[in-house]
Formats: sequence, C-alpha cells, structure tokens
Amino acid sequence: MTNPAGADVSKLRELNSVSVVRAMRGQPPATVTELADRVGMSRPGTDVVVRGLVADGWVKVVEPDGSTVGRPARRYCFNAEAGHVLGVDVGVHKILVLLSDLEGHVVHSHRLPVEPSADPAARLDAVDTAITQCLKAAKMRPTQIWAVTVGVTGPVDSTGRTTLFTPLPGWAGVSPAEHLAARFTCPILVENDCKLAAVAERWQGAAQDADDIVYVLAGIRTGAGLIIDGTLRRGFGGAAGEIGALKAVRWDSAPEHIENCPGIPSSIHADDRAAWVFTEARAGNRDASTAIRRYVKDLAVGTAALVLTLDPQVVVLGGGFSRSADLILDPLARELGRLCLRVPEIRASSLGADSVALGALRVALDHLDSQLFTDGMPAPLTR
Amino acid sequence: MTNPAGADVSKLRELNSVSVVRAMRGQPPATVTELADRVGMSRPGTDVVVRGLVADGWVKVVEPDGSTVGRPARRYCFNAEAGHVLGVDVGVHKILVLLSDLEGHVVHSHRLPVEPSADPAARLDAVDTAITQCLKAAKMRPTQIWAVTVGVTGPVDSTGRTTLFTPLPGWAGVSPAEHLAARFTCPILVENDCKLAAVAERWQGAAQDADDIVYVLAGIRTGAGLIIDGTLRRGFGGAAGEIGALKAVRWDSAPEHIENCPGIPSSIHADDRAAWVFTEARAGNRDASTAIRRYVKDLAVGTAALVLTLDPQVVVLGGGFSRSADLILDPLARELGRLCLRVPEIRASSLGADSVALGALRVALDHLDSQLFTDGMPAPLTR
DNA sequence: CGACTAATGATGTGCCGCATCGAAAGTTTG
DNA sequence: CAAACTTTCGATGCGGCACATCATTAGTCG
Repeated sequence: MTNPAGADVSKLRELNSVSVVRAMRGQPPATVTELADRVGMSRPGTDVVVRGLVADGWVKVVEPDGSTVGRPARRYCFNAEAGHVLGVDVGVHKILVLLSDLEGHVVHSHRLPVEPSADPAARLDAVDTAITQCLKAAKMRPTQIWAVTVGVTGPVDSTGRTTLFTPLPGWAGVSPAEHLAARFTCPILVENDCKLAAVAERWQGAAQDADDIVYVLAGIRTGAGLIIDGTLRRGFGGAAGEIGALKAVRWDSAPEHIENCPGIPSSIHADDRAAWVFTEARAGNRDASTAIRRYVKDLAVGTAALVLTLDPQVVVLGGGFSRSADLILDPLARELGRLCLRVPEIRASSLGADSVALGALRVALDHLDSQLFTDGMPAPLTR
Repeated sequence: MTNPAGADVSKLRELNSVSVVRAMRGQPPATVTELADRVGMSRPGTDVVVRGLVADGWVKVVEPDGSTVGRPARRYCFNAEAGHVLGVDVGVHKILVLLSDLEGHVVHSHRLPVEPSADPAARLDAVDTAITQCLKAAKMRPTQIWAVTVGVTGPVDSTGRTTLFTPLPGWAGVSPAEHLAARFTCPILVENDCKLAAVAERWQGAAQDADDIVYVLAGIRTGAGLIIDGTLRRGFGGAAGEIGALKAVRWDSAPEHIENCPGIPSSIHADDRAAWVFTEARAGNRDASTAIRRYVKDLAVGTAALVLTLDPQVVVLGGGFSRSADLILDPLARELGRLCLRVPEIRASSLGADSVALGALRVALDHLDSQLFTDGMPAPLTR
C-alpha cells in the first residue's frame, strides 16, 4: 500500500477475488447473482471469479437448496475448512488450546491444568502436550495449521520473546515462538494475554461495536490491553498498556485489598478468597465492602491514566473479578467521573476464561487475512 | 477498503495513476523511463499514465534539461502548484497562517499578534484578517484553497468544535470550522495544537524516523500529542493525550515551579520569567536549579503515564521550555528511567514556534491525500 | 559527418470485465 | 400432464488496459 507498485491486469482479478471472498465470509451460502449484487460486479464477471475461487479451494459449492421459483441456483460459501489456526493461552493455572477454522469457528479445544509454580520447561512441555492432544482429537497434522498465536503473561517484544517481569517463575526471556518453530512451519505469533483478551472482547465480547477500547484485566493480576482505531496496539517495544508499572498507580498492590480483607476464614482456599469477599459484600459485610471500595479506588487511578491518554469509547472490565462486575462497575464509573475529562462507557466482559485463547485465534486469523488479502488470495491447496 | 467494491477495468488506471504520483512526489523531475522503473510498470504503460496526469493538471513537464548522451528525455514532476492548503495556528499570543502547495512547501505566511485576553470574536476576526492578508500576498482566492486546518488550544471533538476547558477566555464551545465555512467551501479541519505539533515533529522535526511518538508540550502550558503507528490519534472524543487532567499528575501546576521561582526580579516581564530561570540555572543559581528539578519531576510523572500506556519509540519535548532542553532532557530521562519499564529515546523539538501551523499544513495535506488516493486522483482542474 | 545512445511513437497481442441473448432447469397453473 | 413463467446458466462480441516489440527520432561524441 505504501510503496508504489505497478498494477498488472491480473491485479484486477486479485482485487475482485478478495472482494468476493470478503462478501462471502460470515454469510450464509449465496448465489452468484446475490454475490454480484453485494460486490457490485456484473453477474458473468462474478461467475468467473467464483469459479476460480472454487478451483483454488477457497470456496465450496452447496448444491441446490430450498428455493421457491425459477431455476434453482447453485449456492457457494466460503470454505472455512481450507485452513485452520491455533490459539493458545499459557495461563498461570492452565494451558488452553483452541483450534478453529478460517471463519473462527472453534472445532476443537483442549485444556490442561498446570501448577502455578511450574518452570518454563515444564510449562512449554504442557503446551506441546495440549497442542498434540488437540490436533489428535481433530485428526489434523501440524502442516494443516496456517498460523498459531500464543498468549503469555508479561510484555512481549517484536521477536516474540517475553521480556521483563512476569508473574510466571523464570518466564522472562523465554521464546515460545522458537520453541514451537520446531513443530510448525507456519507463522507463530506471541502476544501478551491482556492484549489478546482485548481483541477477543472486540471480536465476540462486550465491545463489538467499538474501535477504541481499553480492556482492563481485574483479577489476582491487573493489566490492560489497548485497541485503537480497531487495531491492537503493541507499542514500539510491545509494552503498551503496562501502566501498572507506574508506582503512583497502585495496580500491583490493588488486589491485596481484597486478598487480605479482614475476616476471611483460614479454611478458604487462596484461590477462593476473592469470591468470598464479593459474596460477603453482597450480604452486607462492612469489611468486605471497604476492601472492594479501596480496590476500585486503586484500580481507577491506573484506568484513568489509560482513559485520559487514549480517550477510548469503551472500557471493558475483564479478569476474574469481572464476575462480580455488579459490585465494581458503578463505583469505578464514579471514580473515573471524578478523575477524567470524558468518561467512556464501562462494560463488563461478556467472555469467560477463554477470552485469551479466543483473542489468540483472532490475532492468528487477522495475520492470515492481511497476508492473503495483500497477496490476492493465492491458491491454498499448494501449501 | 473495508467494504467490498467491484473493480472495473478503469480501476487499474486509477491505481497506476496513484502509484505514479506517489513515485513522483518529493522527487526531482524524472523521465518516463525512471518512473517506469520506480513503479515497476512497462515504459509505454507509464507513458500513457503520465500523459493523462499531465492532461489533468497533476503533473507538469520540465523541458529537456541537462542530460549527457542519447536523445534528451522529457522530464516530468508533480505539479505541486495544482492546489494549496492553509495551516492556521490560533495561539495565545499570535495567529500564524501558513500557505503551502501540495508538496508542503510554504509559499507565504502571515503572523498577527493577538492579546492573550482577546475574546473569541476578536480572535476569529484576527484569524480572518491574517488569512486575508496571506491570500492577498500570494495573489490567491479562497476557491484555490483545497483544505484548511486550524490548530486551537484544548480538546476538539469530531465536529471540529472546541470542548471543555481551554486556556483561552470563553473559547469553550467555539467552532472555528463553522466560522470559516462562510469563506471556504473546502474541507475545514480543526485540531488540538499539541496534536498538530506532534505531527509536525514527525514530518519535519525531531522524530522523522519514528512511527510511535509521544510529543510533550513543555511551556507555560503542558500538553501532549500522540502518534501511533504513524497516525495521529485523536481518541473517540478527541481528548487523547489529556493526561494533564489527572490531578495525581501535576501538569497544571508544574510550570509554577519555574514561574514562581524565588529570586525572579520584579522587573522581568511575565513572559520572560522562565528564560530568566533557565539562564540563572546555567550560571549556577541554586534556587533556579531546584525549580527546574521540581518542574521536571512533575513533568515526568505525566510523561511516564503516557509512555507506559503507549510504549512509544520517541518522546519529543516541545514547547517554550524546550529551548532549554539541555537542562531538561537528562533529568527527565533519569526520572523516566525510574518510573518506566522501557525508556524511549528523548529528543528535543527541532522546530520552533511554527510547529503547530506546520502540523496543520501536514494534516490538511494528509486529508487531501487520503481523499485523492482513494478516489483515484480525478482531474483537479474541474474544481 | 557518421556512429552511438536513449527516448518516443505505433502496432499487435492477451487478459479482463461488461452487456446481451439464447438455452436450461425448475415451479406454478389450468 | 402440458403450457407458461421465472430465474439461472453459458456463450458470444465489445471495449479498455497493460505489455512486448520494433521502427523512428533527437540528441551527443569522435
């Protein structure tokens, strides 16, 4: 786009092929006439293009089908099974692998619990196992995967290496991309988990209508992911959104208000303390309410910094605590109203714990899209 | 780009016309053969395209010219005089109007002092006068202007209306765009001054190599402009970069450290106090050094919030105080090192007080570019 | 003045998309 | 059961665009 490139006549075919594919994706099977209308081309021209796409494997035919009157039309739809992508969430407690087709429909998933204390080698082993299991269940081989995205905690630099501090033991400097390159020849992307969750919320979650989104991960950890003008922003060194590193913003210590809330019975498991606090707060427990109020106050300072910097349309609240969004959203909105010039909409995440892996899928698909659409959709069968 | 559009055969000509123009702009006059090489088209094809562009007025011929051997080639260059744009800086003390051709070469400028206390009506009158003078000097009529960008203080919403708080008296809610629409039929853009200065620094200033830039205005006022992935980011409500509104960030009061530095002689004019402080600091005045240290400390907190949010490649320090960048850059870098994960490069602005108007020019030109390039460069003579 | 060089202009070819029209494949109706 | 109707399918001819090739032209150099 930026560098001038002479356009051959064949470029036209490429352009129109891409247009037709764009018009077909995510839609029910369509007739050539419908596609011609949608794309704004003539019927014969569209027909030729569609034939080419069928020959290349991008499009498949859905024979006749229920029509009312006239000669029944052949129906075509995007061949989502032409390729598949993997989305991997390397979490603290679990590895989650999602396998989807080119439309983003999840066809298989595999979840593997991991000890929070596991070292990088063990964790990467678990990733391998989960991917193997997932592919096996889907009866697919690694060569059939067109792209993989891995979500990890902590910032990721442009080479796909984790950098700086991460909550996982010994995880700094690890390169999941290099590790997976041994098994996959396709592009392997590595991305921060908060950023992927943000992508997921825009794709299928609470912010599908917005192009400027601040996603705030509110849980045992606190983090953020930014989508600006519809695109995930990584920052020059991949550390965009790491406002929590500013000591004046008490994101590191914020969850402690809840974790260390006075009155938590010692019988409660460490992982369930937050749930206890939220439940108690709803029941009227003063200490619990205070803990949450303090937490939200700390959370709001960092969020306000993000909001003032970016002026987004929506703030999406995700992470473990977002299950109790009813207790957080309103006070958070109040605090932001106090701190910000213009308060954006604040919404609770509508995706569960799968959001990181979902976002990973979307990033992988986006990567393919940008490649294919700029190259004019070469035949996928040759891969 | 996003909605599928069938590509007619004529689209090819459009594409190639755009490519050729792209290859010509900012370059010395070129022969058809050179252009063909640059664009990657055949010579005859390029020739036809260039002829069309000449006929439309986009390109002009530079007859023969010094060549060495062989038949002398006709040389063509982009006809920058085909249209012009205006960049207007509505400052506190001055109105500055720049008139440039389509290459961004300033052909005329007009500067008009304004009382800081002038009300909006008087200020808009001054804008009118300055524009009139500038056009008169260039012997041009308003219809020959293809786009105007106006830089103002304070956030600007998407309709080009100033919003919220601004340092100019009564300036909130004013719409310079509506005011100018009476004289110009071309697009009139209104933008925040810090944002425009950021654009200027990337265009001709200290950050020409960077795509992720945080511009910090350090002067009597403090503000910021953000460029992410090479594009100016306005935010959903036009208030991106307004981190100074966060009270925890002491940007509002930061300049007071310098303005109220102990020891400033009462004989010094209010506008020259900062200069006095910087001069004294260089001479070893303790109070002055302390004032600057405190100022930088406050400045750094807000800057750190921006840097941590966006992780830019470069921070450009602009505004009046940047003339004394030698006293600010190093301590600022130290503070950011303490506060941030990854410290970006910190550079002093290399543009003077014209930066806002320059950025306004660039924004106007960018607006034209995006329009023309997507429409395939229709003949400009018809305007 | 002739040889060399590089741009110019003209011709023919192939590809692409469009408009048009007859043939085909169904449904509806009497 | 057959004729009328509706809609898709397939083929043909047309015009536009870029390309390759080659003769022509306009300079410089020896």
